[in-house]
Amino acid sequence: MTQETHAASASEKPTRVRIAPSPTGDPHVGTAYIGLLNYIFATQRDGQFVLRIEDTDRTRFVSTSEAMIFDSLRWLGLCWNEGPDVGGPYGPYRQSERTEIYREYCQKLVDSGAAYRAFETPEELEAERKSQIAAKQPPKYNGRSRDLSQADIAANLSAGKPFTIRLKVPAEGSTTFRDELRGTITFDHFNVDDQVLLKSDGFPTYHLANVVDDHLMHITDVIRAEEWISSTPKHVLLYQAFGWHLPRFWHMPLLRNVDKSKISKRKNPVSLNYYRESGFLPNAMLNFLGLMGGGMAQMTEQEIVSSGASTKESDIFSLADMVAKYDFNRISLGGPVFDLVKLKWLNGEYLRKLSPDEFFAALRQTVFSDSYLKSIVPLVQTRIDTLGSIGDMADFLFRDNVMPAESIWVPKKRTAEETLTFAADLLTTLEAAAWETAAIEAGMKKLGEEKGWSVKENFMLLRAILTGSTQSPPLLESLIVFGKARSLDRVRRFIDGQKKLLIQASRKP
RNA sequence: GUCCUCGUCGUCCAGUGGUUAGGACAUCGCCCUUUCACGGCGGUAACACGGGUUCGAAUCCCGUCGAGGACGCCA
Repeated sequence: MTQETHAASASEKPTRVRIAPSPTGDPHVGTAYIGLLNYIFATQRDGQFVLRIEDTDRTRFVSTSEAMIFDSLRWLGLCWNEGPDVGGPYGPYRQSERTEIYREYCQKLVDSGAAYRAFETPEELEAERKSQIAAKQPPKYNGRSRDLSQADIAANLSAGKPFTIRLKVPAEGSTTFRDELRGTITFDHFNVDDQVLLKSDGFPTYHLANVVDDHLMHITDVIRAEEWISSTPKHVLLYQAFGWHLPRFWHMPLLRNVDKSKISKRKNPVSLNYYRESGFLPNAMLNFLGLMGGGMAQMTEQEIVSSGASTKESDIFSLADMVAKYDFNRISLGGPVFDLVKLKWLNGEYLRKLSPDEFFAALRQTVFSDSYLKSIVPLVQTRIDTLGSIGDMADFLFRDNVMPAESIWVPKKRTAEETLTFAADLLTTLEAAAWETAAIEAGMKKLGEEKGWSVKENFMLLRAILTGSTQSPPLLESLIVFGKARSLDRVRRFIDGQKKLLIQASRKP
């Protein structure tokens, strides 16, 4: 049995799209990309752009994250019509405030037989998965709870066993759906797992929550990243189980690292905080993201001539230009590499177009803001003798490229290789730390003890990486002032840069 | 391992059966310039491979290869 479901003829309905970021850390450049696309799509159709916070994973929840997401999107100028902070007719827009709704709808699925209670523990499932992978089998839920008798279920429930609720994917047949950019995509049900819909803590998974919310919020077009394609059949089965119309699906290509893997913090700055604090202009960022995927028609030679623009101008456009001209059907599906070099060139173009007053204002809002300068005062006041020497002490806070010489960063009793290995651990530790001195210090000391690095070696290494020197204002306070996003980037770039140098050196005897 | 998606210069995009395969970034050279940058001019550089279809394939079809994604009580 093959089930094919077409999207509702939603053309008469007002366009409604959404982005659904998860508050698990710094606001992500991918969120900005998908946000931009959704914003353009909605604005072009006089539709509504909804911001929904997907905070159903309490283990990864970061309390400061939501505000940063709002802040970054506003910085970019991607304003939403409905959201947790501005309200709207289909709220609440924070999934943690909608748990009753999910429970109710999930119960309907259990009642209708479309879902069932599963009593395996996470440990059992993990063990199962490992053995499947070891046996080169595709990891899959074994379905042991699929056909539990009513008596077994009752017994488990009365024994107080925790349970999840899983989607009962039909054993036979396949599910076909339409992707607006790719056409028809079919998944055999053999390859669709019985997805957990409701976790044992009572929170829904993304799969349940996004389907329920998209329906309740009248979302007409789901524009999201390509990584969701393989779970779309589950979503389609859910829509069908509820008897709901499908939205249209537009899966956008994934932003990539230079090595073509999915963009990640290990290989690329992904925090919007980084771009903002480093002095990228929001318009340049939007312009660059708009270049990714190729939805903007490139000017023809004739257009360039008649508009009197130089050829490179065809790569330069505003958000308003994108709203006017962006064509979703033009999007090319190869994953675009997020090329920092071109972003910087674009940013430079925008910077040069600023009037001197505007340029000054931009400086004063970012790297020379009052708040930034004030935060530096306690670091330098006792350490300098003339105001004019502040640069001698604090230059690293105003620089982008800091690359210390090997003689500075390699401790006397260590090799460059083992130091880089330790630096990589340091990066992981810093990533995990709340950005305050006590937490960073505790994390670093713990790492040092584990790896047998003295406090001196440990802290001096980070000092060298951050400041380029063995002499500097207090390390922890400097990290705080410089900011988490930029500090992590500096460490990451240091490691990458030094690794490349080592490889080069080993090639030349 | 299984499934899904993708495949034009190093990178981002043009190109939808007939083009000297175009532009931008990067790179190289020249010019401008006290330096650097900006700016100007020019160069190197790509249709993954193999079969078809066709008078003619970057473009259509099939296969191979390669890349990526998914396979979580993450999103």
